[in-house]
Amino acid sequence: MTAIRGARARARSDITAAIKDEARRQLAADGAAKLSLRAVARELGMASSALYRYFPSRDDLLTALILDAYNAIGAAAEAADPEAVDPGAEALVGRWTAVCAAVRSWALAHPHEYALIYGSPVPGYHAPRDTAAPAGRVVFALIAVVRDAHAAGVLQEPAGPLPDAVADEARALAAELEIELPAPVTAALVAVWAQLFGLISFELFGQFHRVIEDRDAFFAHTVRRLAADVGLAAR
Amino acid sequence: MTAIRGARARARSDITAAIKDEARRQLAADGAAKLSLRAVARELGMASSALYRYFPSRDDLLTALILDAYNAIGAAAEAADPEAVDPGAEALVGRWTAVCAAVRSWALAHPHEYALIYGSPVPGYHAPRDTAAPAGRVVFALIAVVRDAHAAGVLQEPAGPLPDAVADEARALAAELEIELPAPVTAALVAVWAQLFGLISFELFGQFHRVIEDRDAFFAHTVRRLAADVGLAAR
DNA sequence: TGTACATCAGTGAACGCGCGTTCACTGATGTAC
DNA sequence: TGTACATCAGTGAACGCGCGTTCACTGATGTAC
Repeated sequence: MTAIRGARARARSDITAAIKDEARRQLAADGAAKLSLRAVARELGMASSALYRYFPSRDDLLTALILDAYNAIGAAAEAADPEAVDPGAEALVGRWTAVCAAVRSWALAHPHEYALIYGSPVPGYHAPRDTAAPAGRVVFALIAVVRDAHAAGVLQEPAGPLPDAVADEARALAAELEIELPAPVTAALVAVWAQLFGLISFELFGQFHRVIEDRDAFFAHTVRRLAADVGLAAR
Repeated sequence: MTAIRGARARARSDITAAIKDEARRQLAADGAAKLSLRAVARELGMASSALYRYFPSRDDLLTALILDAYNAIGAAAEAADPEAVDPGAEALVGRWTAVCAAVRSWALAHPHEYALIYGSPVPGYHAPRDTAAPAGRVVFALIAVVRDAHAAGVLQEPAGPLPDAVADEARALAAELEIELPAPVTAALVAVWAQLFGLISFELFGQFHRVIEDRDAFFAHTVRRLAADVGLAAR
């Protein structure tokens, strides 16, 4: 019984996966705006109406792809972090740069999926609520490194003034995420998080064309400076 | 004669402008992917085929909008910089933050035009070659501040190691742009440039939703730190 | 200044296309007794 | 174990839509003599 039931369920999830795979393939070819249920069905050799057994609408298929993309880039970031490593300052910088490099590598390997989640919002599409957790995986991987540094006492709190408004925000955010970090560090983390994706987006979206050629070296160097910004190493 | 000829030419440029205005309006409403020549013509009360007297194809209209957007955000950046101001370090930081704030303001006021130039590339559309100059106006406004600081001798060269590959890139870039700045500064400038747009894109594309509430304060503070990264002020 | 001609803006119909979604249906797979 | 019934995947035709682009055309605006 459960075996038979399982067979049907398995077939269902197989086909769901096949649909998403084909959709991803078309995403990579033409971008999100051109993703079409009919084209996916055509390629899969089924009637376009059959897809409605699996996704109630095109938007739901897009949502599934978005969630998958967040989870994939998040998993890549997490997998790059060895975590349990000696807590020396240099080792922590190594973890940091490894996570950043993994995020960039995933982005370069999946440009359209990256654009789907970090590029301009898809017109007419509105993301559902439950994106937060998968979307947070990358930044949590970054936070983990900084938190470990703080726990090990090797974190160099960023100097310089911190306006009250920003300090308040930082404290509220740290409380909400249940992380214990000094406010200047939290503020710097958020900034650096956005800046990391700024670097990746510029590279991916063509702004570095004819500006930076050796992008690996530039990225590696800049990410080291971001580590310093967040207190992982002295300047 | 020239007056009459001028009349026709003026009518032509008036209508060209009206087409672009309406296209911008639709861009703001639905995003670039949904921009449609037919809809623009409809709203303007003319036959859709009439637009082909002004733009040979939809792509050419998009190209015009892209160039306009680059020029508009560039002009906003330039206008925000008082330039001739006393060359004290604090005044230079003021110029820097003013330029950054102007860029952000323009982006917040024109989100879809911003997405057009700094978001994911429009599928199926390929930008022409001659985008470089308008696209460079913002970064040149940033460069101008740093260059003045350097000329005034108040620039604090970023410390820390600079890998050879990055230093070479920085020197080549500075030569190409005909700016005289130390390699570490040039490298930092490029990074900070990308990071600035990372901040703006995250804010605009919704990544700061439920993360940062007082975005004015956060931006102002972070931009001050970027100024420091580039050597405009001590840390 | 007046006239013949060329240029140009704008029209409206048409071509050919692909899209998302609905609906009544068929037949196979699973379920309850 | 066998049978009657319910569930579900998948079909194919259809609806209604909007799109970019072309083309032969009409009239008005400008130009040359």
